[in-house]
Amino acid sequence: MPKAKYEQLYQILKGKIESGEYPPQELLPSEHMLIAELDCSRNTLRRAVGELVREGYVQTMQGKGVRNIFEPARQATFTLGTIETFAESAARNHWRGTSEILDFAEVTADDALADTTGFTPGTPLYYVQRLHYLNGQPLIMNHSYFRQDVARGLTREIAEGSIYRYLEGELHIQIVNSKRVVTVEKATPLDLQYLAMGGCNCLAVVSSQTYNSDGVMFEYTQSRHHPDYFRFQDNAVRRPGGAS
Amino acid sequence: MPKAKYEQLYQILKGKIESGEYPPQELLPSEHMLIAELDCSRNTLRRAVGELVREGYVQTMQGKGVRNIFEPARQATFTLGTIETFAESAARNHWRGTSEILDFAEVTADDALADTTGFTPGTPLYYVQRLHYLNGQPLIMNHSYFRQDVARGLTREIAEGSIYRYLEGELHIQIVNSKRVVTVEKATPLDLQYLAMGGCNCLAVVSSQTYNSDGVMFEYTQSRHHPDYFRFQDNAVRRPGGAS
DNA sequence: GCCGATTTGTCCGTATGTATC
DNA sequence: CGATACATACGGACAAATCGG
Repeated sequence: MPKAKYEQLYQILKGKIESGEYPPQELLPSEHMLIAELDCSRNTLRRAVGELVREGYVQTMQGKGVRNIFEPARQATFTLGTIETFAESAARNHWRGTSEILDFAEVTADDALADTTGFTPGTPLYYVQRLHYLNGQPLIMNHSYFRQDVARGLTREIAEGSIYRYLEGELHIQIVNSKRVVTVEKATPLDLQYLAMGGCNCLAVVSSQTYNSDGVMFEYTQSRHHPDYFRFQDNAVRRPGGAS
Repeated sequence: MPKAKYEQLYQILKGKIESGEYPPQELLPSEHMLIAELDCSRNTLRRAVGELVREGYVQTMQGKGVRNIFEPARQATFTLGTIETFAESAARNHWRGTSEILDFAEVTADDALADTTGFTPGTPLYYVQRLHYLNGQPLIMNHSYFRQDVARGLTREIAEGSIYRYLEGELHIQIVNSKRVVTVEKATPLDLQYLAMGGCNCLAVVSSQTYNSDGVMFEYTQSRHHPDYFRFQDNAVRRPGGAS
C-alpha cells in the first residue's frame, strides 16, 4: 500500500531534520533545489513543508528560505494534532506500557452523562474503565464510553487486548478526527485509590470525543493523568503554511 | 490591506458554519458548487476547507462529501494552533481582563535558567512578572523572559501596556511561531500568595518559546493558570499513514 | 455485480505577486 | 536595479471512494 507522495516527502525531510543532516538554525535547500533532488512538483513539496511548519520543525520566510528550528532535546511525550493510542505513545517513547481493566459494563446515557460526554440521552453505551501503567507505575486512569451500535460486539476480553485494533481491524471503523480538551481537576477518591498521587490533589484530564468516517461521535474518553507524567506539546503558527 | 483569498474563503465558510447556515451533521455543498458560488479555483477552496478540517469544523470523506461537525456548545477558551495574546483571549470570551506588573528586571541567563528556558547561558534578558485578572480575580501568573537584543528598549512602563504591541508595532518584530508545552505542577509559595487557589495545590503551566521571523527564539514565557479556569482545546486528525 | 455519475484526493505545470538580498 | 526565494492562485489530469440504477 504505497503512501501519498507528499507524505513520503514529509517523512524524508523530517528524517533528515531529526538526524541532523540539515544543521539546526540553518536554512534548508531552496524549494527549487529540493524539487530537483526529490523529483516532485512545487505544490507537492510545499505540502510536505507545510506539514513540517505546523509541527514546529521548520519556519518558512518569504524571500529568505526555510529555517530548521527543530530541537532534539525538547521532544514531545504526547503530541497534539495526531491521534495516537496509549500503546503507540508508550512505544514511541520507549516505555513499557501495560493496562488493566477495572470495569466493563453496558450503560445507557442519562442526562448527566450525556451532558459531559456529548452523547444524546438514551444512547446505549459500553463503559470501559482502564488503568494504564508506565514502567510498572499506575499513572493514567481512563474512563471510556463507546456507542454500542458502532463498537458492536465489544467485550471485556477484547478490551483486555487492544480496543482500537478491534475497531479498526475487525469492525473496519475508520477513526478520522478527535476533539480534545485539556483541563486540570481535583483528584477523586477513585484517583487517589489507584494512582500514586504523592502530595498532589489535582491531575491533568484529557477529554476526547472521537468521530468515525460517517461523522458520528462514537467514543468519549476521559484520561486522568498523574501530573508528574503529563506533558502535552503543541506548535502554534501565525498563519502561513501549506500548499495547493 | 486585503487578505489572501483562501483566508477570506475560510472566514466565509467558518461564519456560515458557526451561524448555523450549514446544518450540523449534514454535508456542505460539494466542491463544485462552492467553487461556482465563491468564484475561485479548486485548490484555493480546498485550502480553506483543509483549515476547517484541522480546526475540527468539518470532516471530509472521499466520494461522499464534507460534513459539518461543529458543535457550538463546546467552545474553546484557549485555542490551539494559533497565537493569541492574553488580551485577545479575554476579549474573545467577553471577559474583563486586566494585568499587573509584579516585577521587571534585567537578568542574564545562568545554566539553570538556560536549561528551563532554552536560551543559551549568558544571554542578556528582560524579566517580566505579570499577574492577570479575569473579572477581577487573579487567575494567571506569568513569568516572561525576552532577549534584550531583540526586544531592545523594553521598559516597565511599556510592559504596563501591551508588550506585543510594542514588539510588533514599534520594533516591527514579526512573531511567526510558538512551541508550547502544557504540564501540571505543584503550586509554589508565590502562586499561593497571589492566586486564589482554593483547595488545589497544583496548577496548569503553559511554557512557550516564541520565535521571530529571523528564526531566533526571543521569548520564553511560563503561564501558571488557576486550574478551575484553564481549558486547552485541540483537534487531532488521523494522518494517512497513521501516527508517526 | 456492474457501470456511470458524483465527489473528494493527489499531482502536475504555469503565471504572478511579494519579500529579501 | 536584478536575481533569488517563498506565497498565492489558476487550470487540468487522473485516481479512489461512494452511491444509485
